Amino acid sequence: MSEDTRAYHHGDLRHALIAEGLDRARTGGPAAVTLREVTRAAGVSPNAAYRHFSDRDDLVHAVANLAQRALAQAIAERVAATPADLAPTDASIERLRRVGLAYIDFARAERGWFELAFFTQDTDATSGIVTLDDEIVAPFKLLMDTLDEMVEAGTLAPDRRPLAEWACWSAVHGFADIAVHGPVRLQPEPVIDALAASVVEAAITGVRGTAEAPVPA
Amino acid sequence: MSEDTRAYHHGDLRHALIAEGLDRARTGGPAAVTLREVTRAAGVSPNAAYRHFSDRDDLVHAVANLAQRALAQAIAERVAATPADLAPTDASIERLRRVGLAYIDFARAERGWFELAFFTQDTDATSGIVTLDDEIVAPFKLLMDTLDEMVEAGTLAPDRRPLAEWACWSAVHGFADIAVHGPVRLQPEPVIDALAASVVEAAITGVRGTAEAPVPA
DNA sequence: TGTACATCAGTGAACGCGCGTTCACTGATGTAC
DNA sequence: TGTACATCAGTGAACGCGCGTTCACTGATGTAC
Repeated sequence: MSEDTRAYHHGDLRHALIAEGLDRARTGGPAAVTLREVTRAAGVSPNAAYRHFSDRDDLVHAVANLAQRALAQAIAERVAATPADLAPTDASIERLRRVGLAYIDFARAERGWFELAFFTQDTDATSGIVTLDDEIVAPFKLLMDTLDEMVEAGTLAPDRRPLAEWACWSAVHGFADIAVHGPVRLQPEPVIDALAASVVEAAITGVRGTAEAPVPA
Repeated sequence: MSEDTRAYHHGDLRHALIAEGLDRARTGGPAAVTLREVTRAAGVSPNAAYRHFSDRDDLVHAVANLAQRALAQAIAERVAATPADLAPTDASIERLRRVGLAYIDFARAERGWFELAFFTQDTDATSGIVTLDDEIVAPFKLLMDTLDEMVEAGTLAPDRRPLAEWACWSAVHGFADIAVHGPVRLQPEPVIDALAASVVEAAITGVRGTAEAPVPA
């Protein structure tokens, strides 16, 4: 990955640097994405990066963008794998469950990318007050869609739909953070699995307003 | 705070350094607690710190400890202010609500301390596998007690009690993180208040298993 | 009550580190005629 | 088809920064006799 010796004109240094950044971030998180590390890994002088990024922050954002897409993909794949033989009501809830578990498992498996994906949103304050829609991000969109589908399937009352995304995201993000940086990180994997399942179940109950299984129409 | 000129023998440099660290952390979080900054603020040479702390990490932990206590106190105060005229059932739920809102509001009001308080738990992996009880921390204990009291008051079914703390902490911690570092931080304060209330309500419903108000005994 | 001396709590200078960024530059590329 | 030249994409050296930490030191303190 680091010894493409097409000499001088590299060909596609921009993407090479992003790829190296992704590689560093994977284990080291946002802090590991430094201009010097990344250019060194690409076999190029440090300032070469300035041909392709305005500064370090610009590079970090580009890398974070990919981390966010990786998260979105992990969620999408898990949702897509929902068994096809479920009743529509059950399926709509199962999809929400999968969104949550995929988010948590991504954080656990790809801690550095998870940090980076969340971190990005931190420095987006471009133009004063923004509506949330301005920074809607792929993983969040998947959550929104899943909740909307629950309303259609009749497993989430329309009057409970507003703000449900925040309750879901909070629960799942909070657990991810606790599992990655908090005390839970010291627990054995199966214990963490069990806690994650429990947290997700509580979140689902919380937004639906009941722990009862849905009655099929 | 920084010009105690009791010359040379400072008197209580250890606590002075911790106090300065707390001051720096308040706005800058863990990263702002540097030996050089803190000693500079105390009017002392950088290496003087090594008389009282084994290294930087040692100092950071000492400071983080106080941040954690500040969080615990904020929660305790808010819980203590629960109106006395509530029915015991309502009061037990109201207390849980207050634990959650206090946690979130502390994070919003004291962002740096919040980061530090959570951060500490990160580097406590002293002796291999530890039981959770080993690192039980004041704010978490308050949550546990509150949930136990709900069981006693009959507002939380005993079979729903196990693991309830994780669902609560996750929801509230996740929202705090989103409100402090995530997209929600860009919203006006009253909007954040409303979202926080909604998230806490969902968390309570989630652990109780129902959105119904309790029936008094 | 006075003094010798061990201990304690600081000083001041320096170390090496890795970082982002800027400077003046040069070698490679591609385009116009 | 060949050549002049502008442009592009790199190089190499250096800058200043703040950090944690170590070294050999010295001034203040308190205790034993």
